[in-house]
Amino acid sequence: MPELPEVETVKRSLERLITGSAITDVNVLFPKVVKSHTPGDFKASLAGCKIKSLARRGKYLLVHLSGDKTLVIHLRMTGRLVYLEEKDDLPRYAHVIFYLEGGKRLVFADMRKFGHINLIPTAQLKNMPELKKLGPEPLGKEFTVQYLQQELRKRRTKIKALLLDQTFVAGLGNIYADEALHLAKIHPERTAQGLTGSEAAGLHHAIIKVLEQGIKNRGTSFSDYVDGEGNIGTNQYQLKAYQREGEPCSNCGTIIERKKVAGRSSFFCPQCQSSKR
DNA sequence: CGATTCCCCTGATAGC
DNA sequence: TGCTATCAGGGGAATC
Repeated sequence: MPELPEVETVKRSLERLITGSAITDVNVLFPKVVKSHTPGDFKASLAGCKIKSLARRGKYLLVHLSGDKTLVIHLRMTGRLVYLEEKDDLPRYAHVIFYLEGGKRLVFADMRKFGHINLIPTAQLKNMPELKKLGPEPLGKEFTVQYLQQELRKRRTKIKALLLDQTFVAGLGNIYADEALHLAKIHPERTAQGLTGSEAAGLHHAIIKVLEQGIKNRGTSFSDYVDGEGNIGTNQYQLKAYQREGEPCSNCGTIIERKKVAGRSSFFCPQCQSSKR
């Protein structure tokens, strides 16, 4: 599933391919994907716009266009945004096709149809509810040990639930939340308030570490994720907990367990990540 | 405030 | 072989 490292990789891979290109036409094959416009209005609003730059906020990919408009794209679980050469076939589950100059295309495809696209005036980005609610970027300077400690103290919820809460910190999903907790040796069901100061500091470090490693490995490709050129990442080979139920922990050899926490499958080492302090 | 459940959607998997 | 029931999961909404 595309989380921060995957969206960042999509962004980086597309950047050099589509920046500067003009959108010549748009074809919306599955209208529900575009939340902000009808297919006709979407096409009319985009025709002639030039792709100025790409950005990312949490798990959102932002495509800044000429005319002070921005495409806000969320891939959710199985969404893909891929660049196609003229000769390339359309991928399965293609829902929106952006035709670019020179016969190139940018395609939004999504098997599960959970992903979505909004086109909004760039000036209104900061007022957009979905973006406005997001917590700090975990790789940004706002996400400090102090911020983490102070937020943990406020919350009675389980730490796993908090890591998945995008208003707390933006960009972690099930994979990197489990990896960060494993690296920090914290059980997913520990309460946020119950963590010690040094555990919070360790978790802060772990979150940054697993995300940076994910980006370095160009994302985790488990089921559907590929970058903007359709290439899979390699971070799935580096995971220590996620999807490793029944396998020995890389630290201590204890068998990794799986349990539903905060409504999501959680993978953890019952030895390293003790539920007690 | 926090916990839980439903919903969206469809491929994979298990059970018959 | 082929059908059907169940599950996974990001995130928002509704409910308790």
